[in-house]
Amino acid sequence: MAHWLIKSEPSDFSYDDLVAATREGWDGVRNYQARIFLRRMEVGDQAIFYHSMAKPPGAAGVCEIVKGAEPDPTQFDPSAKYYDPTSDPDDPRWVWVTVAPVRALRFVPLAELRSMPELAECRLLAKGNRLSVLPLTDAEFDAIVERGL
DNA sequence: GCCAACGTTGGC
DNA sequence: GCCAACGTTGGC
Repeated sequence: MAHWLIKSEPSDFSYDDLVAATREGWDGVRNYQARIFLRRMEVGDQAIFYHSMAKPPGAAGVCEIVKGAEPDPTQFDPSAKYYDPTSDPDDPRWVWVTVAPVRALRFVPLAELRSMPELAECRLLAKGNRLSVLPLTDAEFDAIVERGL
């Protein structure tokens, strides 16, 4: 089972919103590197739900992939924020996965994540990192979850 | 609001 | 294919 970290702006969609929704399509990813990771996700994989652009940013919960990659319908919706008129319906460019909540964490702020030696190599903390979907090693994932118990 | 870093676009 | 310009991300 692989592990991941996915970012969301809580003002747009928070971990609590996911709990309320029960499950949700992870829409709006419009980055080729992130797309690679979405396609690799398998049912049963777990991910840290990270709040970006928040005060403070940090890890909010654990979620699980309950459905693998399939075309993200919002790319074809002109009223959607992430509408992509250049995506061909016969060959959709962007995918989403469906996630469900597993458990909330005691919120682990970014400053605390930075202090954890287990995360020294984590891409999340690399300078200039902007990826909204990224893989975690099992050790990195476990360390974040333990921090938030 | 600012700025650094990165990705994308488009002229050549 | 190069690279400058521009847009976006995301922390502070």
